Amino acid sequence: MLDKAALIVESFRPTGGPYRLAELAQRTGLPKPTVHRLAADLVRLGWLERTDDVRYRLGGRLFELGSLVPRRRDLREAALPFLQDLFEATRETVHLGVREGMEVVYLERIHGHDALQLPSHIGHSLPLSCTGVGKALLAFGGTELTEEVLAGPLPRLTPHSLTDPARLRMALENTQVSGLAYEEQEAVLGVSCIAAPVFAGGDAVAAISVAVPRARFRPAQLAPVLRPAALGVSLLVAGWRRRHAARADAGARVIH
Amino acid sequence: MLDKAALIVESFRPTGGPYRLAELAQRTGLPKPTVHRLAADLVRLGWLERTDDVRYRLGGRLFELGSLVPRRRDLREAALPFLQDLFEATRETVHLGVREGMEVVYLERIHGHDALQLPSHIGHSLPLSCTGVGKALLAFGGTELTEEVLAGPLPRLTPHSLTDPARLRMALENTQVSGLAYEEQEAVLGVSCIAAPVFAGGDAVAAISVAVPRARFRPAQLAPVLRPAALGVSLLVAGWRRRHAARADAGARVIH
DNA sequence: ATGTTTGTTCCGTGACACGGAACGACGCAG
DNA sequence: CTGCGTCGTTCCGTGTCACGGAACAAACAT
Repeated sequence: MLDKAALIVESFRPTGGPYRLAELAQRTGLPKPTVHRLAADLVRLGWLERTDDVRYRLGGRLFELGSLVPRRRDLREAALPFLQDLFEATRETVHLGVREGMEVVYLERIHGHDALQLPSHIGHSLPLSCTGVGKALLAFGGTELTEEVLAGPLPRLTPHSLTDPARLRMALENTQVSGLAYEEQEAVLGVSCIAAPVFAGGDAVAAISVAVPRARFRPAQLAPVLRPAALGVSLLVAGWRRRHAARADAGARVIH
Repeated sequence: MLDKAALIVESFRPTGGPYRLAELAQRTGLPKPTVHRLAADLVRLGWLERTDDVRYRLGGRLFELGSLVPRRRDLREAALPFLQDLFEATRETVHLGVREGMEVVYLERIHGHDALQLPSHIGHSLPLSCTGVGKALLAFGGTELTEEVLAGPLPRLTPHSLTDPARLRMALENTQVSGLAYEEQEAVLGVSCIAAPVFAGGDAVAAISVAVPRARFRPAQLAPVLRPAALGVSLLVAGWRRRHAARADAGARVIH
C-alpha cells in the first residue's frame, strides 16, 4: 500500500502539474477507487493538493520535506555563494548538480531576467552524457562508471548529443586533463555549456556549470571564473568531510 | 499505515538529520518493529536513506519530488531574477517566503560568503509575527487573519519579539501604509530585516525581505531597491494569473 | 560477569486495504 | 429530449497484509 501511494506521487514526475483522477489512474495503472482513496489520504497528509476541486497536484508539505534532505541542503548551502559569484561575473545561467545513478540531478539553477528555456530544472534528472555537469561528474566518477555508461546505449536529446562511445571517451579524457567539461547543443539546441567538478576526497561529488546561448559562448572568458568557483566549493566541502568524520568518530564513542 | 509512514517522515523535521531506529521509535511513538518495517519500505522507495548503515535520514527522492511542487516552483522561478538583483544591489541575505497557515515558509534564501546564521532555511517555518516576511504577509493577508493572529498568544523567539498585540497591530498598520515591513532582532539577536509584499489580485501571495546585521542596517538604502523588486515579481505573477485563468476557462470548455 | 539497549526476525491475529459493481452528475451527439 | 460515454464518488464483502508483542543475538556500559 505504501508502494501504491508512492506510485501515485511519483506519477507526477516530471511536471508536478495538476492531473485529474482518471489521468492518475491511467498513469499509475491502479484501479480508480484505489487512486481515489489513496489520493484523499495523501491530500489529508498535505503531500497532494486539490486545485479547482477536481485535479490533484503535489502538495506544499512535500516541498518542505524535500528542502530538508541533508545531503542536498548542505551542498547547496555551501555552493551558493560561489554560484552567486559566478553569476555576477558571467550573468549567465549557473547550475549545481550531483550524480544519481546514471543521471545528473540539479540542485540549484540561478539566472537573470533573460532566463534560457532549459530542461535543467531543480530536481530534474538528465542523462550524464548530454550535459556539462554530467560529463564533469562522469570524467571524475571512476573508471567502472565510465565503462558502464560507455557500454550502454547513449541517449540523444538533440542531433548534437554524443552517441558515439569513442567520441564521448575522448571528451572525457580531455576533461580529465583540463578539469573542464564542455557541452555544445547536446541537451538543447542553441545552448552551450562549460562545467567543472567539485571534489571531495579524490572523487567528484558535484559539478558546477555555466550555460550560455551558443552565439555568445566564450569558454576563454568563462573558465577563469568557473574554475576557482568549483575549487572554492571543493575546499569548503573537504573541510566538512574532515569535521564530519571527526564528529562521526566522536559520536560513535559518545553514544552508549 | 500511510499515516504511520508519514509520521515517520515528518518526524525528521526540522533538522532532517540522521536518526537511529530507537530515536525514530521514540519521536513517532510507534513500536520499534513497526518503525523498522516501515523505514525499510521507505528506504526501498528512496524516501529515506541509511547513513553509516545504522541511521536514517531523508532521502534524495524526496528532494526531487519536493522541487516539483508547482506553486512553489513557479513562484520561485519568477522571483529569482529579482532576488538576484536585490542581492547584487545590497550584498545581504535575501529571502522569499509565503504564508502557510499561521506561519511563513521560506521558498528561497540567497546569500554571499558571509552568510548570517539564521533560522530561516528553505522549507522551514517561522511564526508570522516574528519575521519581516511574515509581517508583510500578515499586513496584507486580510483582517480576519490579522485578528486571528492578534487574538492568539504571540510567540517569542528573542526578547525583542513583539508579544504585545497592540504594538503588533500598530506595526501592521504602518506596513499597510508604507508597503514595507520591518523586523528588528525579533527572530535572531543582532539581525534586522526589511520586507515587502508580492501582490496578485489584491492580496499578498508572497513577500521578499533583506536581512542585515543590525550594525549596518540602513532601511533608507534598502527600501528603494526592495520595493521595485517586489513590484516586479507582483507584475510577473499577475501576468500568470490572467493567463492561468484564461487557460483554466479554456480547459473547462475543452475537456469533455 | 551482568545488565541494558541496540537492531532484527518471527508469526498468529485481526483490522483494514482492496477493487468490482453500482450510482448520480455532467457534457455531448444525434 | 434521449441515449451514450466518462467523469468522480460511494458502498461493501472478501481476503490480505499490516501489526506489534515476544524472543533473539550483538554491542556496549557498568
